[in-house]
Amino acid sequence: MESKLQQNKKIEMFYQRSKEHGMKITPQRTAIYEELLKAKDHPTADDIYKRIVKKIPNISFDTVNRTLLTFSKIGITNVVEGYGQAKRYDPDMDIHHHFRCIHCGSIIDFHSSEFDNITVPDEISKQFTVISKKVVLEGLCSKCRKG
Amino acid sequence: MESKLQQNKKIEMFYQRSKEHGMKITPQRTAIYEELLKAKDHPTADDIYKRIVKKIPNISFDTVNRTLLTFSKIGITNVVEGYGQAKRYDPDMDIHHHFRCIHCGSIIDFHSSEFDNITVPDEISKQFTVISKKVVLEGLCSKCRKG
DNA sequence: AACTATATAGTAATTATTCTTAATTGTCAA
DNA sequence: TTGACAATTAAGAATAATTACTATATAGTT
Ligand SMILES: [Mn+2]
Ligand SMILES: [Mn+2]
Ligand SMILES: [Zn+2]
Ligand SMILES: [Zn+2]
Repeated sequence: MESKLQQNKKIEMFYQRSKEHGMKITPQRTAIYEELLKAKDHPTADDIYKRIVKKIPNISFDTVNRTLLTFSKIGITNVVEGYGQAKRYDPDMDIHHHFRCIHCGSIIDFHSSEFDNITVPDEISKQFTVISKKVVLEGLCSKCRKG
Repeated sequence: MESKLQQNKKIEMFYQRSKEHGMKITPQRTAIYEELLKAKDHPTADDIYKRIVKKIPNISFDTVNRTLLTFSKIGITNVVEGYGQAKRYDPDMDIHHHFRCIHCGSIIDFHSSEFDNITVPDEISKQFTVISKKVVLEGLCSKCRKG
């Protein structure tokens, strides 16, 4: 459970980041941010839209979608696995790991026996059936960190 | 570089899996599989389609797309992070990890100091700027493993 | 209160995926 | 080797997801 204090701290952070990036604080943005903070289910833009339209009936989906993208861009929220682009296939079925460039989207294989051998926490293996485990690193590839 | 021997072994595996699942070996499927094996770039269905249409000019995108989905389903290939569904947002910016159910798509948070402290291989940190690192476990959630 | 850059709603366009249908083809048993 | 037949295909239509456009409205400043 999250305390009211921590919640307020996050709202503060949201105001701060917005100012830093010259973004205006609008009722829509505030509502979207608050709705997002409440979510524990890694919602889609459409999920957030459906929740928020009950309070702000004439808000547009585009505003929600654009705002969430903006939040991700300025580091207020993250996009989790599931990036909303086309599916990408990997013919290499051997255990390996990925580095993903957040700028150009390229996915680069690498191998690491340390990563291969991580042990799944009991908390997870008791509740769920784990079929695969992998480490995903994200950042900028060599090409993109120049630009 | 991959040896011709390993390549053939994979083709054998492909025939085997296809038979096991009562799937017919068609020229289209074989071509798609061979094209996929060549790819080192985690291609999209459209990428594969564009490469293959040069050899089989009247193949349809749907066949390529459907075939790749089938391959994933029977464990001939994998879909990598970025599953081609809607983007999903995560307001929790603290370091944590995810379990993702391959059946219902739910993403469940978990914490692990072991996972937080994995060290990025030099090979990667020298070439790239790593911004985030996380472990992604996949499998069946408690609800889905019943069904 | 007026100004102005940014944001918004509403809509259109684009991209990605899946479905429908009729024709074709791979597999297997005779 | 030859049908029978179920699986697969191409083509186009439909749906889902995302992004773009534009005229109007507003937050933040002066
Ligand atoms: Mn890979
Ligand atoms: Mn999370
Ligand atoms: Zn890059
Ligand atoms: Zn599930």
